[in-house]
Amino acid sequence: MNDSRKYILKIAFQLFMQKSYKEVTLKEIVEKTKLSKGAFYHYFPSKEQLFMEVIDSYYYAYLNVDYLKFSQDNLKDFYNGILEQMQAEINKMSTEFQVDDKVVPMNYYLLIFDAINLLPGFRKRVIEISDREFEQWRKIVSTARAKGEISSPMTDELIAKTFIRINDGAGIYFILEGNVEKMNFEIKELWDAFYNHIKT
Amino acid sequence: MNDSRKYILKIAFQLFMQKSYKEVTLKEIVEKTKLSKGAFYHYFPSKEQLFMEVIDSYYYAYLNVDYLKFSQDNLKDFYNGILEQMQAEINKMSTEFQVDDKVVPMNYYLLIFDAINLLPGFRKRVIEISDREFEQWRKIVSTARAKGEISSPMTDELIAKTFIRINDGAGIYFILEGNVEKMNFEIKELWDAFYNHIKT
DNA sequence: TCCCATAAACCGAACGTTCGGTCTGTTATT
DNA sequence: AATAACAGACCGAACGTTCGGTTTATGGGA
Repeated sequence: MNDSRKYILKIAFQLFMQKSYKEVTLKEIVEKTKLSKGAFYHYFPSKEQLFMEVIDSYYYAYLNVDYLKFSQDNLKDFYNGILEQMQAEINKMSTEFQVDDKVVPMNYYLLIFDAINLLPGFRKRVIEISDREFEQWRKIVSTARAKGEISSPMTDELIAKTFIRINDGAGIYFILEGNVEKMNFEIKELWDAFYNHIKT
Repeated sequence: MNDSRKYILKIAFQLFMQKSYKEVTLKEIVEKTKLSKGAFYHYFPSKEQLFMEVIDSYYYAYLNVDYLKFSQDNLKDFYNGILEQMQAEINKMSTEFQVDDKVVPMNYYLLIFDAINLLPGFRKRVIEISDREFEQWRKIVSTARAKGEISSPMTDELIAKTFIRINDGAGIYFILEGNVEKMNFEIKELWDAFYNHIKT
């Protein structure tokens, strides 16, 4: 079946988050999947194609958040919704990506950097996703201000960016530290604190 | 002389910020430096040693900020000092690292990721540097509160972290976008805005 | 139930290429 | 003359990929 195919994708995803594209060898993929080179090339035409599919099935699937799922008229509910979803994804990955009691490093920036170098147009898509994220934040901030939930001399845009940059900043820090699980707790702390400053 | 040596280091630094360690080949280094393999191995015993020296002479030199240079009793002066230094470094790199009117990508996170994989103990040093950075922020925030410059329900620690995370978040965003030059402007905007909220 | 045809799943030796690194030789500098 | 600075032919290991072949699973005819 395509169990093997999916398994290759999963292992490859883990490896591409641990080391760069070039550092991940076919030998390693074959060993970790307990398959052979022949079996691998039965499912994928090339290592590069595998990488592209990893990006498609994992990066775009996990990080392409649908913001309409969250509250559209209350800022606090909105960001708590995001926090919940992030926590759910981290939990999912933590249980799924365990090898010998050790959670595999989840450095998705490594994945993104390689994708930018390998896939033409990828950077543009990342920027588009960021723009969409920003637009969603800006909208809910604007709504929250209109409804009297918040009041601040800051523009909507700056408030939105502050939330987003805190998120990304904590993200890259805990990736470097190697403790992605702690990430969400800090983001919540910082978001809550900032929210208290701008709430009416 | 060691002009060639320094030139190799410079070119290598640029390359290691553009692509991962494995993707940067000796062939490319030799071509870009207009030297030969013989010349390269006259100055460096190995590619790995070159990488280590790049880390030493660039990463530790540029990013290991001395916070005592900045104001120790006024928060706003403190962070404006940091902004000035960051701008100076960006300007320096922008003029120095130009090839055919194009500024070479300054993805220092790529450098850090490779260093973590290659150099044992590097992650710990990164964390130590982060901890020192945090401690400096915490101290100046504490002082600013004591002197009545700021007043906020937030703890010193959370205020310090907010400044830092905004910085890092903007950093990684503009690296992904490929516009490191715009970074500082946004950080200043966000820091100023946040500062206005906590200032007395 | 057994056999056989077909295809999917899988294997690993072998290939050409590229890698980091070595070695021998030449030129420039002091 | 001696040494530093460089050049480039050369090496073995490792890389991604190919390919001929084997095993396993499936289904229809007798």
